[in-house]
Amino acid sequence: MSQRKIKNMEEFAAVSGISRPTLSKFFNDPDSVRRSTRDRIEHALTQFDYRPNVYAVNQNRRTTKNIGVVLPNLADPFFSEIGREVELACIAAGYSPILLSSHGSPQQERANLESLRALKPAGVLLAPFGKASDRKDIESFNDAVPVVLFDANVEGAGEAFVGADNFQSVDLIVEYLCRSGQPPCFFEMKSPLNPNANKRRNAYLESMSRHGFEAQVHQAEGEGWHFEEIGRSEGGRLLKEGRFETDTILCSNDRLAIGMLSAAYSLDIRVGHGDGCALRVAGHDDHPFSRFTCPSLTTIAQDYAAIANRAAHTLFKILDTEARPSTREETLFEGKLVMRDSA
Amino acid sequence: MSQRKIKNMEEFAAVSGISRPTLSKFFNDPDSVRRSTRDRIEHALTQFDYRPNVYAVNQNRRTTKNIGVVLPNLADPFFSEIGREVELACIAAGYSPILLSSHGSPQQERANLESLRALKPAGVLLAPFGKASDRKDIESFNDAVPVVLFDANVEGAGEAFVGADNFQSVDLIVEYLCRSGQPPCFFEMKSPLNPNANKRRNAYLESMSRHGFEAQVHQAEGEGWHFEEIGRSEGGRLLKEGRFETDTILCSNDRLAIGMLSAAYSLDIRVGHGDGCALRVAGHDDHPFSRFTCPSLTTIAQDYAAIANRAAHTLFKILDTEARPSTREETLFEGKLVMRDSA
DNA sequence: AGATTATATTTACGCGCGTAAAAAATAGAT
DNA sequence: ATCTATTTTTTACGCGCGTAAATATAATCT
Repeated sequence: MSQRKIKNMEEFAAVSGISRPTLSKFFNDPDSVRRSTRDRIEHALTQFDYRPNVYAVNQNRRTTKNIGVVLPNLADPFFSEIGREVELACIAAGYSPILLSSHGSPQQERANLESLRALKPAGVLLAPFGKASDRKDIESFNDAVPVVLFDANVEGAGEAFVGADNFQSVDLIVEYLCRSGQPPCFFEMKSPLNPNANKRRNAYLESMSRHGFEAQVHQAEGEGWHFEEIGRSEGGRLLKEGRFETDTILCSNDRLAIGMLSAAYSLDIRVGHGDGCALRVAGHDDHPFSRFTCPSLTTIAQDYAAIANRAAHTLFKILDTEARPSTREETLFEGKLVMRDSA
Repeated sequence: MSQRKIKNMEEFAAVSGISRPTLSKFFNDPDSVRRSTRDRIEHALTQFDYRPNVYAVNQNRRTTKNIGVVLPNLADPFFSEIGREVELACIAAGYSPILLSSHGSPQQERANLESLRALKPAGVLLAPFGKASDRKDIESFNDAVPVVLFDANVEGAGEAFVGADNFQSVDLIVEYLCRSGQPPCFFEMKSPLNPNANKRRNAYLESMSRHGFEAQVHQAEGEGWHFEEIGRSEGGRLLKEGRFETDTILCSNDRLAIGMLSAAYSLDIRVGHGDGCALRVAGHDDHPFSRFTCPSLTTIAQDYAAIANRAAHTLFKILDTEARPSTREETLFEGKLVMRDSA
């Protein structure tokens, strides 16, 4: 293979017998040259070790082939999974994804967008914090670069939004819980960062009233991203004090549910839908760990792959047509009920 | 603030009244210019919206300020945590980290190094798969760019290695388990990807013999990164068939232990060190979820932050002195016993 | 004040590649 | 074989910045 190290395109033109402008065309789009010359170039590439200098290439392009991918928190397996799907979609489409985590801090989200500016990305896929995000920042960034939001919506920001249909999914699990036992109360954080949390609460309230049951919402104190810890401490307190009116708890997300299960275990409360069980707990998201909780967690599976791919391809389409869409589309994917042992 | 958008350094030189070469010096190192001119430049920066073009800058630098960070699998919270620590250390030192996950595939690890080549990073922090990694690939990459390995060692590869002292940590937990109940058997994967797994098994064998107990190793079939699943299915099988000679199981890592706990729960085996408990389970790593398992997992805490920071600073030192170290240093950090409820 | 040293400016070239325009070569069709 | 459409080559310039050398200016010291 790589016999000689080639310094630049000029040199590669010399050894391959192809003119430099043609090589330049080839590297931008191999299909833009004649089949026979493409073959000659590709053959030369097996003989000589050369690849275009990324920095020189991007300096002269009006837009790079980079796509920024900004996630709220990579330490959350939910986001690392969806981030991976997005990454794969970008690579498959010939783009270079640049993955940035905001580490749970809206301030870092701003910083990430700021540093992306310097990289002149063709587009950005952003899973924002939601209302904690700096809307103006996203909008001003979006003026310069096409942005597609996913997972969490910031109304009106970005060219499009792709996410989960919380109303459908919450209704699905509420319906199941009502049908199979006592109607659920709802357990969530008091001041959730994520707009999905608000949608889920509203979906719960609406669904309960539609089914003719009285809704009960319990809100846990606590800030930040330690959902499991909050679920455990606050959930444990509520359990101990007997504050739940029903034996069925629907948690706003799986991570809270994991904490709740941990609390129930400590209190020797048997969770599940079988005989001898005193409590049912359900979650939302089908977190990678939810199948290994004790008992395994009944939850709603979001279609990670579908959301990630739709978001990516929505962006690709904008980049291909080089035109911002006139209307801001919102695409919601339905969740699926995953019945396990906890409810 | 940003009144006018400045196109390039030439233009910024015009509006700020500072010559372009001086500006260039400033952006490379603000301390390299006189205090008074630095103030003038920084004041001008508040008036005009300008920042150097990354691509043009990096084209002309022999080495960039980028540091590649390659992790085996970002979906594993262990790595996302340690990755974050490394990222922060890089930023604090004025470098730009570029985070790449190999998604559990050694092939992707090669691809990541390959794509890093094009980015001309100043250095790379690599958490390799270990023996599954392509040693020659790492070595040839290391010829061009300084590489510091962390977490998993590939003997002789890279300028240095920073990781956990498995012999110390395994001995610590074996000693505790022996002292507080029946001596443990060891549960691991049959063909582990990670060299730490082998070290831990050997450490277990050595420690057991030192304490005068007979060692028992159980190896689970199964490939890939679904450790919890493997721990559950194989662990469940062994439990059901009564194959463990002792009531104490030391798992090679927390993720296997999480699966084992899940299996025990399904089989109605009470885990813990209290009365009425039939099984003790311990892990290794202090996985972020290990405090929320049922029961919470007794394990060994690795000092993520210390390992990450030492790895980063070892690299920084090499970059500062611009000299590869003559001897390959291996730094090991001790683990701490985290006593929870499972053992 | 003058001498010395540190710092800034002027001038100019190079990095590796994109890209435009005109000329030359090739492929496909008649 | 000739014509035409397509592709490649030749030539040349520009991108934004690093950087070197010579010169000019400012700061520090005696």
